[in-house]
Amino acid sequence: MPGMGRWQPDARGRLARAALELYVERGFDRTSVAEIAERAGLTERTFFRHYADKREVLFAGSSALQEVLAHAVAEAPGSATPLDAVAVALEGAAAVLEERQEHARQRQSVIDANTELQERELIKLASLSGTLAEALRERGVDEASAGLAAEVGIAVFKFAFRRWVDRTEEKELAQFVREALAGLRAVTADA
Amino acid sequence: MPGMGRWQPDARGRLARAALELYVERGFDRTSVAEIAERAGLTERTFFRHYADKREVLFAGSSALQEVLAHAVAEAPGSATPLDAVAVALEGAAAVLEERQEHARQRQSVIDANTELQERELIKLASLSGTLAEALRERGVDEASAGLAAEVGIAVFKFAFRRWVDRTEEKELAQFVREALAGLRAVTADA
DNA sequence: ACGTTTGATGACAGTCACTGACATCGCTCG
DNA sequence: CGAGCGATGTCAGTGACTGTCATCAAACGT
Repeated sequence: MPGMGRWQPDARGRLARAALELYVERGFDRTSVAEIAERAGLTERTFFRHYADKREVLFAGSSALQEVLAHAVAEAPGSATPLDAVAVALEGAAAVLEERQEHARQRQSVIDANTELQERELIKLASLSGTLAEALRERGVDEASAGLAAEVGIAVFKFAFRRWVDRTEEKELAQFVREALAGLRAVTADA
Repeated sequence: MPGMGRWQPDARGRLARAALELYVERGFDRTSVAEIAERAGLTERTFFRHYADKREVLFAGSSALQEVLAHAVAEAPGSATPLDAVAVALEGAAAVLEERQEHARQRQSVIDANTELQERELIKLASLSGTLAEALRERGVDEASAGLAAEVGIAVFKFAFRRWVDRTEEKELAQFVREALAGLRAVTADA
């Protein structure tokens, strides 16, 4: 198992916590990797052995969302339309974030304050879209519908997540997701 | 007017052309800013006076798309639904890219080969989404519908643009946009 | 028990993106 | 013709990231 060596355990987790703390305290661009490593009791070089770059330390958890989305789409009832399956998956992802809402909101405030981090977030979301599309294809959904449903699903999730983070209304993220999906159907239907 | 000084004219344009050439020839990350500047007959420092960073030189044209989208939404017929207005705007943007399809495809091949460039592209697209949403709000569209229609519109455009670049079928970009919008309505309608 | 191997880390030098400060040069305006 | 100005050059510096080799404690085989 990782982190069971002779050193302090969980070097990776210590780095992630130190990084988030410093990004909150002093801002992303006023924090150097050397400072993160120092707070974690490690060296700069070791930071880069655990995380590809200074931004990635905030996005390591996205692989967990990948799995949630993929499994949810795969296990959606066979009668579900592509968008139904996506909806189920998005609610699953919402539940994951809801469990760690404090961490999620703190992390998001750091991202919202820095353009480079926003870029990284967008490519992670695009990756999630790719995961959704792939899972839909494995259900037998045609290429075009899979790609569109995935892209649009992620667009809906971005929208819902923003409202949840903003805390204008106190609702669960999953509720915002349902409302955004209803809004989508309204926007695409009226003509 | 810019570029009318004592030096070779259009330093900015020379930098942009030199950069695209080198990115095509040797790849983005094997090209240094010093090399770009040298090919343009300038210094590295001057490159950074014209472009904020090494990636931005590929995305300077996106402000033109901003304007096209904003104007198209503003001038769409009053009877148009939010998604109709977005559709008109996307076809306008498609026309702009169609005029420079060779440049657009070459540029896209560079972007497709590099993750950092994909990140920058995504945030530019998100910015376009913001522009669309703002323009819709100025038409009196409510906040939620504006945000959703804009997000979904950009998602549709990404999808259409990809198919156009892939050249699997030889159609105009605007045609792919129309088909993607039809696909969107199908995906959101069937239940 | 002891030598070997292994995996995570440290140490260190190097490249390159990007920035701030100041010098230069010719064009323009008065 | 001299002063100001705008675009560029020069140079030094910071910090992200990488390659390479050394180190050390734990696990492993004999």
